Amino acid sequence: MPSANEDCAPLTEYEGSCQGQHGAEEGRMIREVLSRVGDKWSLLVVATLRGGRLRFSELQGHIPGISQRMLTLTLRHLERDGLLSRTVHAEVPPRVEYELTDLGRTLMELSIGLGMWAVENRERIETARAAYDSAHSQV
Amino acid sequence: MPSANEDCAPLTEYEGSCQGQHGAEEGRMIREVLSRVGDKWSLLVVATLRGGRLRFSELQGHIPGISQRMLTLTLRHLERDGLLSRTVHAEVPPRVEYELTDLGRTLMELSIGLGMWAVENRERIETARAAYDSAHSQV
DNA sequence: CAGTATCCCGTGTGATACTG
DNA sequence: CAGTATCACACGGGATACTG
Repeated sequence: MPSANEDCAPLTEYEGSCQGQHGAEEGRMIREVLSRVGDKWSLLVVATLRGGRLRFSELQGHIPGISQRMLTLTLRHLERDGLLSRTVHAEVPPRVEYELTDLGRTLMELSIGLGMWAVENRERIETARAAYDSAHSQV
Repeated sequence: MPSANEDCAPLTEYEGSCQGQHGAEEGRMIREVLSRVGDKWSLLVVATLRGGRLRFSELQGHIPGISQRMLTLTLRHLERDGLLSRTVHAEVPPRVEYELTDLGRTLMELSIGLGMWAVENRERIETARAAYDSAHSQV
């Protein structure tokens, strides 16, 4: 059956093939989720928090290359979407801890899955990339 | 086993907790994969191809909002990484078909998972967002 | 039909400096 | 320690026009 898309799983079917109504909406929603989570740091933060709560500086230490600004922004976005909780301890010096919510943990599972996929298939991708490049760099 | 970072899964552990060596490299790799796949359209294209091969115009029809330019670029990138194959049929008018490779199918599974997550948790996210906004929009 | 080629703009990101 | 504030810039991505 090399023809296509007849099973109508209610996910990324874009108008036409099946009921043909909600498709576009779901596509937009998926893009929204990817915008939230598909940025440069979100999944990394979520994955880093999989072991439990961490404070700001610990997160920064565990994610090499992230700037203070981007860590702050990423954490705020994830908090806004209910993916992690932010706890400020009334101390001096201040201590702030971040922890995944239940919702965040479900996403974390997926991000771990993506990460494992990346680890497992890095070589295949690099090989394919090299093959493609050499095939297309014809003089 | 939702305790802390002691299991040392070889994924997003960034130097320190475990062996403490390869962490940064893997973090970079995950970011690379996310850059490849976490852009605005890649996962959507991959998910759209889950039912079998489709031609250029069919893809464009199934993914509302994507421009010709972005579809082309996305397809080229995915092809370069060995996630899909491109077949040009020597006909007039030209017909070009795209199909997931085995590697692409493994990623497709994950993207479907992300999509389902998005569908299932849209409301929770919107609720959390509204709550956060009202709590932070101090009068 | 299936692309390329340009132009252009928004915004995501980094660097740096400052604060409660 | 855990942030804000500001500037500056690259780049992703949309619109449009053209082509084999």
